[in-house]
Amino acid sequence: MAAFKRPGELSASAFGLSFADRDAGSAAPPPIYNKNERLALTEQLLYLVEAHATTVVVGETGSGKTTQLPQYLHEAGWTGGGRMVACTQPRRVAAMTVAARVAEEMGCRLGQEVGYAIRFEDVSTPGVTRLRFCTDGVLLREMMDDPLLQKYSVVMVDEAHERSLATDVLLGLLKKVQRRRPDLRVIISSATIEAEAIARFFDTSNVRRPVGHVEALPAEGQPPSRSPALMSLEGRMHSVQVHYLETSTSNYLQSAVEAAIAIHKDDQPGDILIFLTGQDECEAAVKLLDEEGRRLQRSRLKWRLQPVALYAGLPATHQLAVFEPAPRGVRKVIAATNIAETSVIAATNIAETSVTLEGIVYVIDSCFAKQRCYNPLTGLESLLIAPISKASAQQRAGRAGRVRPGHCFRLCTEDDYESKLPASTVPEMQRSDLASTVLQLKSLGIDNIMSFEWLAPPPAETMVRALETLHALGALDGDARLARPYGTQMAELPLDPPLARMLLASGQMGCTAEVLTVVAMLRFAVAEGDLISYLNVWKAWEESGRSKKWAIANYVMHRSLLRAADIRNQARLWPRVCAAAWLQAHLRRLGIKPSSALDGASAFDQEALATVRKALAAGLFINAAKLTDELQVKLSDQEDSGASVYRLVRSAGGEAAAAKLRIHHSSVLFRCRPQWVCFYAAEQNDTGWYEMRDILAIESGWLTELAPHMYRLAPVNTQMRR
DNA sequence: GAGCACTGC
Repeated sequence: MAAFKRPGELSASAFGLSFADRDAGSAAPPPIYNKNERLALTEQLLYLVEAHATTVVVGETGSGKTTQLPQYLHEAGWTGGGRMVACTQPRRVAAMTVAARVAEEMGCRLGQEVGYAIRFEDVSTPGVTRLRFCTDGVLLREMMDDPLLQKYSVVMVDEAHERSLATDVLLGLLKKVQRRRPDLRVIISSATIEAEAIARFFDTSNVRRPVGHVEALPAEGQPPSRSPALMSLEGRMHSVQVHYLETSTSNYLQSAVEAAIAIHKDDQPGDILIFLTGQDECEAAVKLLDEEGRRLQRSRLKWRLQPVALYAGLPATHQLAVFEPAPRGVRKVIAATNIAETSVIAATNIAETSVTLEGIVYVIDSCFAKQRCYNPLTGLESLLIAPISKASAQQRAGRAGRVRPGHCFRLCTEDDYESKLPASTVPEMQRSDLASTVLQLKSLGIDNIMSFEWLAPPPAETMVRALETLHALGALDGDARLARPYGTQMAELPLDPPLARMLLASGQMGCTAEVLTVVAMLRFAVAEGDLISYLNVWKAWEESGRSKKWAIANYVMHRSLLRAADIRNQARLWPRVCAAAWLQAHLRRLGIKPSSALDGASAFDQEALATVRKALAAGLFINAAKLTDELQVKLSDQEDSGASVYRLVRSAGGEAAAAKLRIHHSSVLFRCRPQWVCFYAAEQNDTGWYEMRDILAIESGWLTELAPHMYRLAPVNTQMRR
């Protein structure tokens, strides 16, 4: 393969690497769709928004689209007449930080003309706020009260190319809303790769026009064109030279470490970012680099190597440390998971600001990532290491070009890159459990789920499974319509349907306090330790005069509050406490009174405990499993043997029955081997076993009692079947 | 003995 070099740029061999060089494919400029070249960019955008119901904006990193576009719209009068401009983000921190920056640029106080809304928090003032930044999930929730989004004149969906579940649902709904509200303008910002597909999706004009066609302005009082406009904004990115392996590697971790060392030896300053798939790999890479670095130092290399790991599970303080610039004479090597792929990395646990990785000049890409897969036949999820998409690889490469021209080393051959990596990542919509999404759509009055227009239709099996799950939980009736009261109540609760169902059951069984705690633990235990949420609880407690009564009523531990008064860095312990108080408010709104089964009872009161367990089982009965006589066969010396085998109860045959389940090692029930269990989550690991997590031991009779529509006693033996 | 790509309401 011919090496291609630009003057002044180094080839891979300059780093002592046997990589094939190739000119920066990732830095190739996107196609320009702007037609009216005589108009300034601002005017051009405003023209398109005026003339088209939908405008797709291809904005490169650094184009300022997120912060600038809403301000242009504000200045142009789109926030007049009491209406607002919404700008949605896939992540909470992004919504907060972008709002803060725009408020600063506009010289107003956050929460006044410019505000934001995320879970737990609404920093906006009705009647005053004109630009509202929020997560796409928040806007979806808002649609339950305001299905046509009457409060907004424009909705801008940012980072649509990430194709998160919430973004895809929102785009489908926005298309629907546009039919009823021709005046609504939708702006979608996306990377090049997804832009045309999104534009085609929103095209409801019956005339086939080339993508990017520019319409004339509508006459006064007339609706805009229904064929979308497409426009690109150029960013400030440096070129990135891409290198491929000449022969493929069987150990990308080792290859990554070798590549990093080779770059380091070359002595060109600039930090290195390595993309790996998980925590283990990141830690292993750091260890190897550390050893290698010490060896190099002994050989008197003047640059010191400073390897650090970066993944979401890392304590907040460690995460923040990664962002500190390396001292002079030190080269940082960051071994990171996918967390480093998105443009902005958040350190929410510490501060409400986002941080970007600065100083990266070299990217080493394993070209793999862990991907969630959902199997609708078993209803179980698995996490598999899979090759990333080309779109994803380009995004990763782009991280090398922020400060100056950079290099990206892909740990695969160019042939493999071209032939084995898919063009784009399968949208989350097509590899997730959709029970929650279907419930949300049903509560928005979309009864015919199967004919909903999706940007990427999910597998039919997944839809059927979602309907079955919701029916089993009592959220849908026999005609798949929202059932009262469970369906409407479950839709109100911002939780997975099984968790919502157990909360509702706890109201009837008199143990909301205990179930609230369990749900908060399951859902928020490892979630972000958001300082602001913490402050909300703190403020409410202060306002109550630091009342112990308030703390008890809100399921906040009074002693923790007192301790927190002294110890600020305990904030990480807070989310679950916060979540319980927040869920309690939701229950109150549904008219469910607080109750407790264990209050006053001894901690070992079996009867009281059984009440709580039954309430939990009311949400989990779909995932019931029975102990079998089999013991896991010892397949190899390394493999753990002797683990008990469980089978799903819900299906007598087929794939679900074939699923081999075992209790996860971490479970306290691992050695107990209860006959009957329910579980909240099971994940397939690389040995093919599904490991049950968050397990509850149940009595067999509970299944027929709680879910007679799903389980009945088999006449011959005790085996349950649907 | 031992675990979790990344988000979100």
